[in-house]
Amino acid sequence: MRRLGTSGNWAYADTDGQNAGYFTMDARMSRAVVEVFVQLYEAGLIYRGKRLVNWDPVLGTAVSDLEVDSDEEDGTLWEIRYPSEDSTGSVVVATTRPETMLGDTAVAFHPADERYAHLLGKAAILPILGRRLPFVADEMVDRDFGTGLVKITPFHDPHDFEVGKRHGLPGIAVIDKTGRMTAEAGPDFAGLSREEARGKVVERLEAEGALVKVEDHVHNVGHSQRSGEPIEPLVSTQWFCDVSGMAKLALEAVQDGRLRLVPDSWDKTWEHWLANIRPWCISRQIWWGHQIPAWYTADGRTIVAHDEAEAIELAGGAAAGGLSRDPDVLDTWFSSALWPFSTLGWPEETADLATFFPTDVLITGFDILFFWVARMVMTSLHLTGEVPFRAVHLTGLVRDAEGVKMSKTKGNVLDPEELVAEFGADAVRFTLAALDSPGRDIPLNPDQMAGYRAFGNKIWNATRFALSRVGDEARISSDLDSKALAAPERWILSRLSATAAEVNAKLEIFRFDEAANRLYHFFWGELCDWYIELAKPALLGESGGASRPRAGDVLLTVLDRALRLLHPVMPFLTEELWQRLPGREAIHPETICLAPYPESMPAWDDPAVEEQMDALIGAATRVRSLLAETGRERKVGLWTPSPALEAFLLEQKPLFASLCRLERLDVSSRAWPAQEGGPEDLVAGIGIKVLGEKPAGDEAEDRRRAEKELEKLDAEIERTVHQLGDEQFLAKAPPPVVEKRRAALAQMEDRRASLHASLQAG
RNA sequence: AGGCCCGUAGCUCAGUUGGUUAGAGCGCUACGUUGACAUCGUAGAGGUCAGCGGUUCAAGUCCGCUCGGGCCUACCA
Repeated sequence: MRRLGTSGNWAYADTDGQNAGYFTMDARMSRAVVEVFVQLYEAGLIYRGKRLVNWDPVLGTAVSDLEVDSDEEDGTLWEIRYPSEDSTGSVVVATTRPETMLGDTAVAFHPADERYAHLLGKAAILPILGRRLPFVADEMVDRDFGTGLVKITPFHDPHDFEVGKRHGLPGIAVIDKTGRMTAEAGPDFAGLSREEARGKVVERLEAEGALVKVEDHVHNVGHSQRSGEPIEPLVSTQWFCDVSGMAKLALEAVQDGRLRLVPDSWDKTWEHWLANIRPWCISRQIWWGHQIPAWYTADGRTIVAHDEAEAIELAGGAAAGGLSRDPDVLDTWFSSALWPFSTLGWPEETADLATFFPTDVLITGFDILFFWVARMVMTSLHLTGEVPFRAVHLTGLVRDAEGVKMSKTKGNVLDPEELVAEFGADAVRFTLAALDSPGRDIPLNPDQMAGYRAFGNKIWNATRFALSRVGDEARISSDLDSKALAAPERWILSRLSATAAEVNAKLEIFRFDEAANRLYHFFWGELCDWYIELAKPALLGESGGASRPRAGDVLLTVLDRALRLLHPVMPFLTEELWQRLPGREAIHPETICLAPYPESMPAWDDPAVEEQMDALIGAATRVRSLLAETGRERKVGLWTPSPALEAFLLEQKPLFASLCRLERLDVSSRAWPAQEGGPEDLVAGIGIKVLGEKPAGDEAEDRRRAEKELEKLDAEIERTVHQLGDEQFLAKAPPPVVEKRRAALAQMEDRRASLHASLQAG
């Protein structure tokens, strides 16, 4: 993160004097964990109980619902016949896990299912083991699935566990914590693995003629996120946290706007998850982690305390004898959930907590929205009454150039350090910012990064050029009077102001991509491509530069602000260059990091000059294009009926000529007579005519080009004429829109006329 | 099963509250440059905005459906 230029308060992270930052097992963090545990326990929100949990037989621990990934698998559905107790008939039940039938204790049907109402009070007999299975009626059963009868295995299925509780059914554990069959499964099966038992049960059923049907069945199987093993639902004594109340608080915080999710398309997902949340299993049977602060007395009492001394005291002093501590540890996310305030010293009322809590924004990937973000929000609201941050900016996942998730096995992992080494931290940062558009993942493409590295070069070279040419007197100026400057200077200052306004607005709404792109286009497309070119005559003392006061000051001033605007995205390059700008000391004596972030400058906004300069830039672009297409001598005439525009063009004539490298440029208000063919094109009110001779030989190419353009033009004119003849359009569209169309039509017709003329002439 | 997102140029993506010849970067072609540019500049080719229907004077943009892709949550034994 340091190499990427993250502006963290690293010194703050060194408070333990070991340059280690915070570690979740530090005394300080552990203290918060214990405190929260004790508080929630005393409030009755943390409790210990025997429940059906997600058990990972490989790791030998319980895991939470979030740590179970369900994957679709091709499985088998077995239909099994269970005879009635009174041998008057039989019922057929279905299962995807035959081995669990050894733990069946009932058969259920829907209470409103008339097909089976008569079975109530009766029982079926479990094949193989001969156990008596009473029939129970429960709404959990889907009448339309299979036969409408469900075998109930309370200790190996979450739904069956609930049914069992409702009907007072016993549970029988036939699978143990290592995933092997228990003695309860019977001597034929005890000790077998789940898979072995499944095969043997099916074999036995077949032999007994109890197997009715075997069919392929696609279903979802829960796998442990950590080990990849199928999760075994097992009954086990664990610690749970009732988060329903906190979840409600977290839900409300988003609903009433105290917490903003960005983009807000996550709101519904947030609501859905929190509204349906279930108790969180927080104990783990692993040795790494925060040990649960609970002790057990010899006589079976449970004591929850901050430490052993307190536990002994609570247990009644030394008389209590040997206390044994619960060996379990907490889910790693339990301590992570406390992060926003535990790092700041909570439960003490520290100065840090007062200063930094709540924070402004959390930036993270959506993949840990529930694991981490939701839990931080829940614990903060419950324990401090405040949201931990006011906004959560959820980014996409960084993927490879093809959009494939990076993974070691696929070998498509891009190492940030290697990227930094190849492209520079600034280019890496810029790429990440530019690609971070809401609701999308981030495909990291080295080619694109190379493009942004080139942008860095561009910034470097532009600044270097400026420093070498502005002259010794030039300084960054905070009080430039735009009105006293020439048009190009007024234009770039106006554009700078608009850019600053836009970038600030985009940052405000977390659109880092749009902010970055806007800056890219300002710097390269407006500052480098146009302003620096426009400023060259003035800076180099060439013709056209005489009436250009303070051009050097303007260039430095624009660079200063452009670098400051870019600094959050490209910190290294901008700092390096900014340090060299004459006059930057007045903005900040030490570093660009601490210089104010530029905002719009209303005094520099100049729509009139922007309009004139847009016309000039548009005309210059078209002139270049016409010259490039036809290869004619670089002699051009410009014409405009507007006296103001004519005056402006006359003023900028040397500049225009240099921009297009013209040998000759005529500017007049004289329209070309029809017999001269009229202007070749009309751009922003400026008629353009190339006066140079055509080289011989490529008339055919000219004609082809003109015909192609004419074709497109005719279609567009027809469409526009039709539209302007539409009464509905004229009546309902806003007048400015209609006006714009009329103007566009007039221009297109002019263009068509000149194309016709040149075709005839040619 | 419910929900969310995406489908725009060869590739990766923008496209504000609907306003009319749809943009960028990279790639490609031509020309020019090496006196800011680890090249850069100028110009150019390239798109029936997944499809169908609807609302509207006007739809890439709003609504519905279909197809294709991704994800989240839950889960039928």
